[in-house]
Amino acid sequence: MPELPEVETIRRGLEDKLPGLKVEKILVKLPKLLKNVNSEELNESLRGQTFTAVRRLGKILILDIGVYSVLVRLGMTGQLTFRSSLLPDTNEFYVHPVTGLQRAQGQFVPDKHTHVIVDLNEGYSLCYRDIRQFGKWYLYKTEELENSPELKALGPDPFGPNFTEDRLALGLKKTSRAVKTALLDQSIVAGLGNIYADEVLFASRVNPEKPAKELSSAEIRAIFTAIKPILQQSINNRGTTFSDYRDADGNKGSNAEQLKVYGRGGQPCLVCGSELVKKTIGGRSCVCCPSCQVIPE
DNA sequence: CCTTATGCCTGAATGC
DNA sequence: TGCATTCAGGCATAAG
Repeated sequence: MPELPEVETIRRGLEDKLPGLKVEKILVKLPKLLKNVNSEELNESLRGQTFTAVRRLGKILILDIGVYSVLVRLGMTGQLTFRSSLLPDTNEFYVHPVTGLQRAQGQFVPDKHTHVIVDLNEGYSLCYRDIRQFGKWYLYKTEELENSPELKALGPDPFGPNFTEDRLALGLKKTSRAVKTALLDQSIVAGLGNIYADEVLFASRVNPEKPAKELSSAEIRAIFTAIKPILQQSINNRGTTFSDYRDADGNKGSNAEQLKVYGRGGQPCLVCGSELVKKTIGGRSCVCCPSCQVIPE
C-alpha cells in the first residue's frame, strides 16, 4: 500500500520525466475515480497543457499541469507509471535505441485494471492502474489548491517545516484513541499508513494500544524521533513492496526486508526474541512486540 | 464534538 | 476440484 515513502518514490520517478511534456488526451475508463470533475472537463482543462512539476504532501501526489493541479490519491493499490508507446509490450529489460528510455523487467502493461491513460506528446503516456479501485483523482486550479478540502485536512508532512515535536504532541494529546490509530490519522501527521505506523511504534518502544493523550513526553519524543529515519530508510530503498506497489517505472521497492514488525506476526522479535503479536486496533491490524513495547520510564 | 463502524473493491488464501 | 468465506486497508461517510 502506497504510504509516504512509496508516493515519494513515485514522485521522484515522475519528476525526472514529466516536466516539459504536454497532455494530448486523457482516457478515463473508470469515471467514479474522478471526484470533483468529469472526463470531459478534465480533457478540456488539460489538453495542450504542459507538466511543470510533481509534488507530494503526505500520501497525496500533486501533478502541476499548466494552471491546473491534479491531486492523485493512490488508495490501496494505485499505480502510476510512465511509459512509452514506442516500446514493445514485453517483460524483457529494454533500452529504446532512440530515446534511451529504460524499461525494466516487469514494467506495467495496460490491462483491465488500467483506469486512466494520459497520452502525452513524444509518444509517452502516464498510466493509472488500481486493482481495488480505492484511488481518487481531483482537479483544481493550482492557485486554489491550498483551499482544497483534501489538502486542508492534512496535518504536517514529516519532511515539511511544520512537523515539530510540539506539533506532534499537540495532535496526540487531544485524542483518547490508541496511539496506533492516531498515527494513521492524516490530520495529525500526513503520510503514515499501517506499515510505517507499526514500524515507528516498534522503534520507539511504545505500546500501540496506549491512548494517545496518555503518552509521556518521553514517548512522544521517541515517536517523533523515529518517524523521519524510518521513512527516509524506506525512501532510500525505493519503498516497500508487499504485492501491488510499483514505482513510476513499474519496479518493486526493496524495503520489505528491512521491516521489523509489519508482516512478521508470530515471528520472533529481532530485539528480544519474543513472539511478535498480531492484533486488531481501531479496526486495523497491528503487529507489535509484547515485551519491547511496554510503557517505558 | 468525539469515536467507532461500515462500505467501497479485487485477488490471494483458507475452509469444507 | 470448486465454491463460499475471510482478509488486506485508505478514507469518506454513517451511526452511535
